[in-house]
Amino acid sequence: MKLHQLKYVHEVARQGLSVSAAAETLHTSQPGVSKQIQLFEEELNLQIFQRNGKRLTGITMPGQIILKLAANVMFELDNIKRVGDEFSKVESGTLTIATTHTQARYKLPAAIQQFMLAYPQVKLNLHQGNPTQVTDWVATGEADIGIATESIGQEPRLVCLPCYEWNRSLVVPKGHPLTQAPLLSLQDFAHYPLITYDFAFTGSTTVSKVFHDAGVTPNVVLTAIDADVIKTYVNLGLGIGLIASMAFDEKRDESLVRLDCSHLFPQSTTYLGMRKDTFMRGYLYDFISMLSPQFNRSAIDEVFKITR
Amino acid sequence: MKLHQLKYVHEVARQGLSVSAAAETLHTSQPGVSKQIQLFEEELNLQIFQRNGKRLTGITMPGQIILKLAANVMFELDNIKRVGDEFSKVESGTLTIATTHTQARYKLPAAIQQFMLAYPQVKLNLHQGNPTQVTDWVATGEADIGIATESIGQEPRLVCLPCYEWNRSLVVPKGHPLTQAPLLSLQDFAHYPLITYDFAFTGSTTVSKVFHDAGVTPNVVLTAIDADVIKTYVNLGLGIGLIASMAFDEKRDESLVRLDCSHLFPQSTTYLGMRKDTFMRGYLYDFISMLSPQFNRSAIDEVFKITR
DNA sequence: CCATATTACGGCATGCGTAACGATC
DNA sequence: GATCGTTACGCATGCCGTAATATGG
Repeated sequence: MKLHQLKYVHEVARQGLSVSAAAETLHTSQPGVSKQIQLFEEELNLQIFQRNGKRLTGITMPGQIILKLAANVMFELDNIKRVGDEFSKVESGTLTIATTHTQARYKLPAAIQQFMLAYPQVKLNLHQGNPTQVTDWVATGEADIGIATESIGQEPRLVCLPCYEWNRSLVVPKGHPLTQAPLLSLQDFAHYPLITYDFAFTGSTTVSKVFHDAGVTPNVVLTAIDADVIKTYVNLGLGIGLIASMAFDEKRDESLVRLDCSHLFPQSTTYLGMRKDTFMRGYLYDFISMLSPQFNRSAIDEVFKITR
Repeated sequence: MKLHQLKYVHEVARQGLSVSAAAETLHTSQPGVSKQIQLFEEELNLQIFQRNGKRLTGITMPGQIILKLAANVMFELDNIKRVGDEFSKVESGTLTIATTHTQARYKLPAAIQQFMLAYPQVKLNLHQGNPTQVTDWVATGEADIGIATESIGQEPRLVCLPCYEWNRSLVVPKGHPLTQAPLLSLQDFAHYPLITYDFAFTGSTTVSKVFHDAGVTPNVVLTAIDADVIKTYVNLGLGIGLIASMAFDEKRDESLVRLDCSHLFPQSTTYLGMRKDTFMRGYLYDFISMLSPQFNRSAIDEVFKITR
C-alpha cells in the first residue's frame, strides 16, 4: 500500500470520478493514476470504483469506506508535517477559518488583525458559509477551526470551546413607533413586517421556538443570510430587523435605532470547533486566545484532554 | 514521506531505541532503517531521536508527538486493509480480545465457543491483564476489543458498550458461622479475615468505598488477582472471600457456600470497549452479539454514531 | 469522432543490501 | 575489543511519462 494510491483514489473521487481531472490536479499522468488505483484495488481484493467498461460510473460500498479512511490517513499525515513546521520554529503556514458572515464581519476582525501582526508569515484563509457548511469544512479538515453558533457542537469529530455569549436586538428606522415603547414585548413584533436571518441559521431555530411558545406569529417578510442585508432593507423602510446585537454599529448605522431584546430571547453561545485529532500548532493556541481571552494554552489543552 | 519511514520510526521506538533490533523484526537491513529515519527527520526538519554521537539515547518532544501520530496512521492503514478482507468475503483474520481474569474465565467461554464455531477461520487471541492494561491495549490498537469493569470508560479514544451488570458474593467454607446469619451485613465482614481482589482492580474501589462509608474496616489479609486464587485460600480456611457472583461455580465449588451480597454493594457494570476509529468487521458485530445479545448490529452502529 | 480509461514499454529515481568505517561503551 | 549506528556503493525494483490501443458517449 502506497500513500500515492490513497491520494489518487481520494482525488479521483473528489473530481467526480474523473481519472484525467485527478491526474491534472495531481500534476501527473493519467496512466499513472489509473495504474496505481488498479494496483491498490488488487491489493485490497476489492473494487473501489464501479466501472462501466472503461468508464468510472460510481463508488462501491467498500469504496465509500476506504475513501473515508483514506481521508483520515491523509489528515493525520498533514498533522505530522505540521509538527515538523511547528518545531522547526518556522512559524509560517496556513490558518483556515470557517465561519459565518456575522462572526467574520463583526467579531473576528479584531482577533484577525492582532493575529496577522503577530504572525505575518501565516497565510490566513476565511471560508464563509452557513453553520452546517462550517461544521462540515472543519470535520473534513478543509478548515482548521470553525466558528459558529450551536450546530457545530453536534459533530462528534469536533472539540468545541464556548467562545462568547450573545443576544439579539431589533433594529428599526429612526422615529419608528417602537422606539417609543417602554419595554419591547414579543407581541410588538407581530404588528410590523419582520426581516431576519435565514432559517437555515442557528439561533433562528431558537427565535422561532420563542415565538411559537409565546403563541405569537411574526410576519416574516424577508430572510437574509447576513445582517448587512437585513439592515439595508430596514433602512429602506421595508420592515423591522432582528439581528445579533453585535452586528449593530453605532456609527455606521446611525440612521437606525437598536432596541435590545435580551429580555425576550435566551442567550446564544458562539462556539469554536476543531477536529479532535488536529495537531495544535503554536499559533493556533494564540489565535484562540486572541479571539477568546479566557482560553489560554492550558485551558485549551484541558478541553482536549477531556474530549478526545 | 513514506509509509516505511513511519513504520521504521515506530519500531525503533518500540524496540527501546535500537535500530538493529528494529531492522531485525522488520526483516530488513540496519543501514536501510538508519537511512530512512534520517531522510524522514530531514524532511520534517527536526530530530525524532536524541543522539549521543552515534547512539540513540532518547526521544525528543516533537518525536513523541510524531510517534503517536505515526501509530494513528498505521492503525488507520490497518483499518483499510481490514475493509479489504471484509468485503472480499474472506471471513478470516484475527480477533484480539483484551480482558481480565474473571471475564476470561467465567463470562467469555460461552461466547468464544460459539464464535469459534461460527468463524473457524478467525484466529482468536486472548490478552489477559488488569483493567488499566486492558484499556491501554485497546487504545493503542494492540487489541480489537477490551472487556472490563468501569475504568475502561475513562479513555476518550474508546467507545463503550455496557455489557452486563453484576454484583458480589461472599464465599465461605461449608459450615462457617456466617452461613447461619439470617441476612449478611457489612458489620459481619469485620469479624473474619477477608480475602478479595487486588485493589488495583476496579470494583474494589467501589467495595472499599462502601466499607469506608459504613465506618467498617474489613480485615483484608490477602488480595489476589483472580477469583480462583481467592477461592483456593478460602478453601484452606484462611478467611472469607469476596468475589464476583459469576465466579462461583455450584459444581466445582461444592466445598464452599455462596452468600449473595447484592444488597450490600451497588451493582457494577462490565463494559466492552473499542477504539472509536476501529473498522467494524462483520465478525466483530457478531462476537459482541454473542457476548451481549441486546447489541445487534444496528444497536452497535447507533452507539458509534453518538460517540464518534 | 472525441473524450477517456487502459495497456505497453523504456528511462529514471529510489530504496535495499553488502561492505567498510567510525564511534561508543 | 565488541557492539551498534552511519556512510559508500552497486543493484534491483517500481514508479512515471510517452505512445499506442480500446471503449463509450
